[in-house]
Amino acid sequence: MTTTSPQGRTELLRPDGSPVRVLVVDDEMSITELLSMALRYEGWQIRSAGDGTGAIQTARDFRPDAVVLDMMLPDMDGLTVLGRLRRELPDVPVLFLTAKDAVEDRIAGLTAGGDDYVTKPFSLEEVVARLRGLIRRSGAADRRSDSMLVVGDLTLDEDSHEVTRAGENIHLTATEFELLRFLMRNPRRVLSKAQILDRVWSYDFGGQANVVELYISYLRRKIDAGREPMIHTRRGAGYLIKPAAS
Amino acid sequence: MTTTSPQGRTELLRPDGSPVRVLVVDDEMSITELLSMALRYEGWQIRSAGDGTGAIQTARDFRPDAVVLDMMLPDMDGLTVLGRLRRELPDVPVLFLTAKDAVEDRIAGLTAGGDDYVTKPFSLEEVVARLRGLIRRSGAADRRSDSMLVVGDLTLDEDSHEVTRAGENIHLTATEFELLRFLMRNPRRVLSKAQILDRVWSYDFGGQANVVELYISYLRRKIDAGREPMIHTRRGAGYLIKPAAS
DNA sequence: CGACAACCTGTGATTTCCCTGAGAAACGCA
DNA sequence: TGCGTTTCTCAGGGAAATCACAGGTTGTCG
Repeated sequence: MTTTSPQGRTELLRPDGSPVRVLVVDDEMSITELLSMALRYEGWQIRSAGDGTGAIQTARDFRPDAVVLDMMLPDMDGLTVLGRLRRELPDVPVLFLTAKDAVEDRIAGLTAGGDDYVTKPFSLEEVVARLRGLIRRSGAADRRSDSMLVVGDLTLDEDSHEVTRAGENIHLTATEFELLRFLMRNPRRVLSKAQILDRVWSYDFGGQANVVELYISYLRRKIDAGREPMIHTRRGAGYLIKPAAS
Repeated sequence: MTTTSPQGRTELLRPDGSPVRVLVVDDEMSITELLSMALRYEGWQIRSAGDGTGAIQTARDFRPDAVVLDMMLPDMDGLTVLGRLRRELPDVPVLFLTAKDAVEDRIAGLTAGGDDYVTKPFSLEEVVARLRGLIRRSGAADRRSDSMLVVGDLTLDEDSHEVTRAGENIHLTATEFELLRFLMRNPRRVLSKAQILDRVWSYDFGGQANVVELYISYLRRKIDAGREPMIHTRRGAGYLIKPAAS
């Protein structure tokens, strides 16, 4: 089921209306904290664990709908954790966290079963989007929730990554896509550059804040080009997206 | 829940009807005093602390609904305080205070969990508005409270920063917006130029007092232009806003 | 009714914020 | 490895916002 909160954000819920439960497993506290905060903000219920043993224990009584699992844990191998998790929760989808340079082929095999993975350092938009996808597809949440975001005549498909304006197909790069998704998931709301940076760029990004301006400019070129603009600047506050006709 | 006080101001309340509780943490006494005064005026219950240790202790038994936290504390790093706070109060939203020049300087990730920040020197109107936003979105206050201020045919949306009069969209600059918000949050009440200056301009503003007159004049041009005026001067006392038809 | 105080507002200087072109570096794929 | 694509830095230009100043207007009170 999806409901729309008073703030206009769409929340994933389980069939019985209770919040989705997610278990986060990582040995770096800063990562579990970051993820917990962000996922709680999605309206989900979060528990975290710092090693494999803790993960299995927590999984046993928390019965999460999804697990975020770092492949590098201090006490046991990622695959071992996965195996034991599967014994407890046969159908729960898992989102793997892996180092950028990790052996990709092993992961590729793992994701065959419907799981997914992101590489560190990740952006929160990416993690949240993939988790939403996993949960949606696993059937833990109501199937009717779909993957289309629509604002005015602008559409974005989270599954196929297809974006159209007025029926016309638009090609976006990965970063442009994530930025637009974030804007479209918060229509008519002013988002500050800091919020955008925190959400769309990876947590270790140390660069200039004006990348946001730059990518807003790219998006405008592709989405608003020659049309009634949908992306608006609120000087001194941030940016927002809204349907052209208003 | 929102109720309207005898003075006509709208207050945020917790679901059980008790006042919202806010913890203020800053090592400069003048700042905690300033904030405490202003936030108490909102009808909230305030406690303050001057360092990280005190903050954790106070948080433990005060159980605030929101925290205002200076990132520069004498005894420990802002992030450390944050981590310990989170252990005590996992879901409490935090409003960070940061120095203007320390900007960008690792505020990263902080707004991702729904938290927010303001830079010093701030205006009280800004702090109050952001705190209200955080509390509203955190669910500590009743979800029915929304982000719209309405006085007569004039509306102001705190999320989208949109202002309309008689359905017509009006563009305001950041300062104009904050001034109007302050007026609209105190309808039918005379606000002195000193009050307005203290509230809408940052606490270190050293300029001429007639900026208030100037910005009132700007607002009138945009809001009252050719219409029944809503902004009124009480000579020798201040200004007030009220619905046109009265 | 005159004088003073309070208030209003036009003008323009300064500052702040935002946009975008150009090119360097990193990445991805054949 | 080499080439096209993507990401990001840097810096200049330009527009918008803020504010000081000063002269004009309105209201108040003796």
